[in-house]
Amino acid sequence: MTENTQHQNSSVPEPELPKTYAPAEVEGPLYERWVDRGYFAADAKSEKPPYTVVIPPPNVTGSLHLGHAFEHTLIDALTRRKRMQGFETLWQPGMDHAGIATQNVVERELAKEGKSRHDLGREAFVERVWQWKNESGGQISGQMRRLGDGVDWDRERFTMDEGLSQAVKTLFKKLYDDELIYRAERIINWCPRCLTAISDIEVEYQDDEGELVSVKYGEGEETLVVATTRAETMLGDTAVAVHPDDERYAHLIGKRIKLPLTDRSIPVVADTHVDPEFGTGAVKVTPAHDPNDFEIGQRHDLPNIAVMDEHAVITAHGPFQGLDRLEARSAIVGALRAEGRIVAEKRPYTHSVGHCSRCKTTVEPRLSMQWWVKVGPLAKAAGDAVRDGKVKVHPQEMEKRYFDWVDNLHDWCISRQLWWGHRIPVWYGPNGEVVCLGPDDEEPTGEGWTQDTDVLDTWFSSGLWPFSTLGWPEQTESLEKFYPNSVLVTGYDILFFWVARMMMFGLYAMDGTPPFHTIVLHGMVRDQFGKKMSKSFGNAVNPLDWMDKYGSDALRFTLARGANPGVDVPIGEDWVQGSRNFANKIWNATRFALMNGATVEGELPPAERLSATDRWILSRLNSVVAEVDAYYEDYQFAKLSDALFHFAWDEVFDWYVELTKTTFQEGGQAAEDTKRVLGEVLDVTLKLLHPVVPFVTETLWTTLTGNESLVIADWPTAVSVPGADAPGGFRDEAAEREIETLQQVITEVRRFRSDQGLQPGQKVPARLTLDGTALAPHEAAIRQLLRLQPEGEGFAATATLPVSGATVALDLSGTIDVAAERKRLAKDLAAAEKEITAANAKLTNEAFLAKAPDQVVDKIRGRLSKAEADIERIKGQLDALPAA
RNA sequence: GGGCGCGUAGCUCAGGGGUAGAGCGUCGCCCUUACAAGGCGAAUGUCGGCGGUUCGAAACCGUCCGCGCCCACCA
Repeated sequence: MTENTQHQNSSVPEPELPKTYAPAEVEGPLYERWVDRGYFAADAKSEKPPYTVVIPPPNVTGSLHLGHAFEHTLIDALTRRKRMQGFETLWQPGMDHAGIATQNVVERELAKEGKSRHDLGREAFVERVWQWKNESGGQISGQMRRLGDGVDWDRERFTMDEGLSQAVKTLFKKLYDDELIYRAERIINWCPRCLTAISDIEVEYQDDEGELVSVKYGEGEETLVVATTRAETMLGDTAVAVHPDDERYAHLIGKRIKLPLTDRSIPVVADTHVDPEFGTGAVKVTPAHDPNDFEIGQRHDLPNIAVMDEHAVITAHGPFQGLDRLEARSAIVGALRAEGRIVAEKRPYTHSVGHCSRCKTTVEPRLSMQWWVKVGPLAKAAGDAVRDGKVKVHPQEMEKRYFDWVDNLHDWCISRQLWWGHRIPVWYGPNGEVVCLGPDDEEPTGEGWTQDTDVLDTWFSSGLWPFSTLGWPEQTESLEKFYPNSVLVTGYDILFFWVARMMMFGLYAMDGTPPFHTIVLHGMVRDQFGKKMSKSFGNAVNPLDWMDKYGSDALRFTLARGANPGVDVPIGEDWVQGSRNFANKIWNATRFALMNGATVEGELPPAERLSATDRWILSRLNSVVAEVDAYYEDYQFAKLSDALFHFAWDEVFDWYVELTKTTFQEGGQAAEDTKRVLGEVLDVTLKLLHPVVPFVTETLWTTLTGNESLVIADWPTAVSVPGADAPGGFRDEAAEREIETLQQVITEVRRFRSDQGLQPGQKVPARLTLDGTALAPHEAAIRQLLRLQPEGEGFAATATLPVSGATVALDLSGTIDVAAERKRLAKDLAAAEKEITAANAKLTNEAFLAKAPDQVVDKIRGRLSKAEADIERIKGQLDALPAA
């Protein structure tokens, strides 16, 4: 039996809502209802303006983590609000086949069975990966449903499904025909574990401790010393390079010297790439195993001698054959030492070494034939679109990173020696023919024709995502209606991998129309101490765990509340619990309202009949509506969540609800009016909260209003009150000030009560002198909130608090701790006097008066008069205290 | 080597020329008929150091110290 049913069993008549909010029971069925009713389905034929967001497709490597939950919360909030605002909203779901990542995962699974992919063969292996994809994909969509993602499931796509594969072929062919795709032998980054080429950005550099050894090359008089950290590659050296102006070596340039451990001799070439200051000023050149050396080799027409195979094992003949690169390094240094060629001791040397971003293996530069995208024109357009303001980047600081990248881009190696992915649509014929096939072309069947065995970089298909998901290359209605995307929400970590590629492909394929208007880059989710979340560190959290425990709304609200633009988001379980408490607070406040007859029926009461309390809350409500809208337009999720949190909890659920209790007790027209106002305030507040916390608000709002669903309700605009029409909606600054004063009075007396050790519930006789003050109408509320009884026969004013012109006299029946109160009042008095001194110092400072803006001067004057009033009040309180 | 950013309450972070803020945590009192997943009250910071600009600096500038991230063909 749950806690809720226990509460329901109590004898007090309960409203239809249980006492405690139980998210787990509510959320699942609600979501399915939303989907069944088609709320999230986007209609390409709609007359409404479109609002489109594609999901950054999660990799089908496993399940979603908190980072996805974060991203989805932001996108869902944006799209839910736009849907409520009357846009034809498409949040397009889907997943990414994630070539190398997924292949690695499945290979690891196979390894557990003691098999490799080669045991299965290409076809069976790919079949196996599809199986994995189906399982993983199911998990992911289950998590998205649990989160409440308002996606159009009928449009779910996968980067390897039929349509998207056609899009990939189409784009490849177009690029090929435009000579923006070519095949070339170059030095690429090779992962000897994944056994594939990877692109530049798939290499992660980190500082590794290496050793710099100095080796004497040549014989007799014709020797020089080179410094290297990679002695094992010397077997493939085809030159030594020195700077052309380096006099030390001038006599050797053009000569050949003996390469140690081999029977080859190699030339000494002059190349400006060499830094004479570094090491000995002479560099060994291994064109087949180093990108710089390769370029030197090109300039000097040097041969390329590869000495390692795809596993980074030495293939050169001799004693080193079969050693891997590290074994070979020490073996070769040992051999060189034996020959007396190590002229300086090994010296520790920290240098930056590239690692495979997927498996962390040290990358081996390797000469090989690969497919490339010529990025020059594409990157130029991608940069210009942002420079011209056609695409906005949020936060704007990230633009610089974007420009730095697209402006300095090297050609993109797109071929991968993998099995899982889009196979390169190029066929080779028996007589050296090379044919690139378009999507509708027949595959050649003749003798000797074979398709390229490589697949495309997974980011190639991701780059098409904003339009391939809409049916491109077909000119579909959806493409017409929903391209370009309104906004792209994604992490700054894939700005280059994905965002820049979408920009390049989108502009290229869609005739210069960028794929989205705005790029919103969010941070990474971290743990509550700001540490990166990772499975190996043990601080990774499955979002489902917290959703089960606290509800999806709680998780979503916590994430949204942490979403400051572009910065990382720490999250801890305590914080989710806090958000759960907020959801429960919303629940109970609405429950209170329902028990007291709050309603949304009929017009709001006319302004002249409304109490100051009602006018205050409506005025505040309208400020918050405006504030939340402004924050949404600026993608300030943390700000809007915080504003809603404080408005809802502090102002509505706390002050306003407490104040309505007196009104409801008294009944009459005032109570009827307040029921309507309370209903209105809740109606709007629940709507404002809905995009971030959709479930609890849906449950409460449908109960409150009897309407079908918040998902399709209208987004609130400023509330108007009959008889007080104003352009920006109803505002009442006088009422706001009046209630502020009321709050100050109540807080002051509460503090006094607390200081005096009076228990919160203890009734105290009191005389209130409120005549002629703005607080006069609030006497009943003041008495109720402060537990003040009417004065009795023997009333003695033992403590008097003159606040804002009113007087509250409490009969503390001689129990007052006079010494403590004097002490506290003395402290307050000192503070007020200090304030007066400070303010006077300013107001007599001519430089200040001359230069400070009027607003500031007025503020200081206000502060001065408040301090003066405080002193009067405090003196009054001191005088009213009985003698010790 | 280049670029960007950050150091504010015990923790995580907002703020940003005019009296220091939030959430969580801490302390005290309370089951006050929506909510103890709650209410009320309280405490807590020379806003990293040092200079400068200014009537006024936590905020702007310089510099130093400490962190983080991104980029780069440092043999």
